[in-house]
This record gives sequence, structure tokens and C-alpha cells, in this order.
Amino acid sequence: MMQISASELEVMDVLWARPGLAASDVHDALGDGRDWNVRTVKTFLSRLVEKGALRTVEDGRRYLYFPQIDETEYKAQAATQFIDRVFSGRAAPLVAHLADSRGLTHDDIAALEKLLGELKK
Amino acid sequence: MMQISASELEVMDVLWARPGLAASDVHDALGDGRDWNVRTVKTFLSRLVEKGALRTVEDGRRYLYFPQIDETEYKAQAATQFIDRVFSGRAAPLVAHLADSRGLTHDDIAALEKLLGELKK
DNA sequence: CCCGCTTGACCACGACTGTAGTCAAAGTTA
DNA sequence: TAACTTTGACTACAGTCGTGGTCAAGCGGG
Repeated sequence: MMQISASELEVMDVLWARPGLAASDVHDALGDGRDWNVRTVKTFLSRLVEKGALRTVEDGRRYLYFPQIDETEYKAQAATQFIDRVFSGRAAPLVAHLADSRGLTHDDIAALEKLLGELKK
Repeated sequence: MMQISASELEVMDVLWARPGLAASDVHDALGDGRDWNVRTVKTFLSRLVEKGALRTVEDGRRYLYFPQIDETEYKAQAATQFIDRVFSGRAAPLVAHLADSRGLTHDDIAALEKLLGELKK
């Protein structure tokens, strides 16, 4: 499986939300808080292309970037891997830890209840 | 916060389960599947000591290793960080992804229900 | 038409990782 | 006692990551 770093993932998130941006657009879209140099963003883009996570389409003298991997699929897999690494594959302890650290809001709890209802069917 | 790599975490897991082992004991305990050279294990141990995750106690001409950080705390924090990175801080989507990828067993679902019951109080 | 900004291509560089090798001292065994 | 084993200390080395510099070619505005 493709290994995408934390920074690269932020770039992927931008392009999953708005596929087909050019490098400078991605740079702008990251704006808030993230003030990477444009070249830094370009490095991430290039590496993501090398890794096969993005594909380029020429547009004059620049490139437009499109995700080549599915967001949902990637994140589901990342979640599974994380749980394998840190919680020996058991998901429940993870949720328990989140609860402990107050990582769960009321909305989360409501969402989880709804989800569990569906899962039981 | 201390950054512990995936391999280092496996070592920590051994020592959280049985604190006070020597390097070769840790090596043995890792045995199943993980066949790292003893020296590799020692490298991880040294790095964990440098990082402050372990503390050594001399025992003749060798060291015994003891965790300096709390397992529960560390893992809760790792979970929070992971969710921030991958799921923009929302825990519910993570659980949804796990459900999708069948990362949740019946037992997990039962455990989660119990947990939610407690959280609602 | 000339200057500066943008763009991709390529390069740099130190920190962290995975995976050990070397070495010297001390303990173990035949 | 001589050889072998184990241990910590130190060293190595390539790959990934975060961060951005350099360079040459093109575009856009005076």
C-alpha cells in the first residue's frame, strides 16, 4: 500500500474536495494556518504523483492534479492500519480511549448511536 | 509530544506488558513473526531511552528497561492525533469507516453500545 | 520588446527510521 | 586458560519527510 505522510495527506484532502486544481491553487486552498512555501507544496504534489496517489493533466504550461485513489477507501484502510498498530486490531478500546480523552462530542455520540443502530440490522 | 515509531511501539507494548525486561528478553518476547536481530531491538531500546519513553536500571553489566510513559495516556493521545490528521478531528466518521471495512466485530459493537450507554450518563 | 513572476525539473540537507555491523569488556564453558 | 557469548557504546547507510533553494523557459504588463 502507498504510504502517504501527514503533510501529503493535507494536500490530498484539498484535492479530494476540489479535484483538478493547479499547484498554486492547492497552495492557496491550504492557506489557513498552513503557510508552506509554494515550492514545498509542489514537492508534496510531485511526491504524490510519484507514489501514484495523484495524476496530472497538462493545462498550458502547468499541471492540474487529480486524485488517483479513493478517499473513503484510503481512510478506511488507514484507520484499520492504525488500529492494528496501536490497539492490536481491537476497535473498541480506541473508542474508549477517545471517550476518556473527551475526543467525543455530543454530536459524535449521537452519530455513533445512529450508526450502531444501523450496524445491528 | 514524544514521537514513537511503529517499530518502537511494538517494543513499548512488550515492556508495558512486562516492565523490567532486559534487551534480550524483549527480543525473545517479540519472537512471533517479528524476527529482528537483537541489535535492532537494542537500537530501538536506546532510541526509546533517548526519547524519554523508557528508563534503564543497571543490573550487573546489563540494563533493565522500564516504561516512563503511561500506556493508556499515550494511546489516547495517539488516537486523538490520528483522528485529527485523518478525519479532521471527527471521531464518528472513523467509526463509520471501520464499520464499512468490517473492522468491527460483533463484540466490538456490543462493547461500543455499552460504552455509549455510559457516556450518555 | 524587456522585466519580473510563475512553473516544472532537479537538487539539497538535516532529522527520523529500519536494519544492522564493529569493538571492547565481561561473563561462561569446555 | 583459551575460546565463545553477551552486552552496551558507537557507527553506518539508505530511504522517507519537511522544508525550500536554483535554474531555465514561458507568460503578462508596461
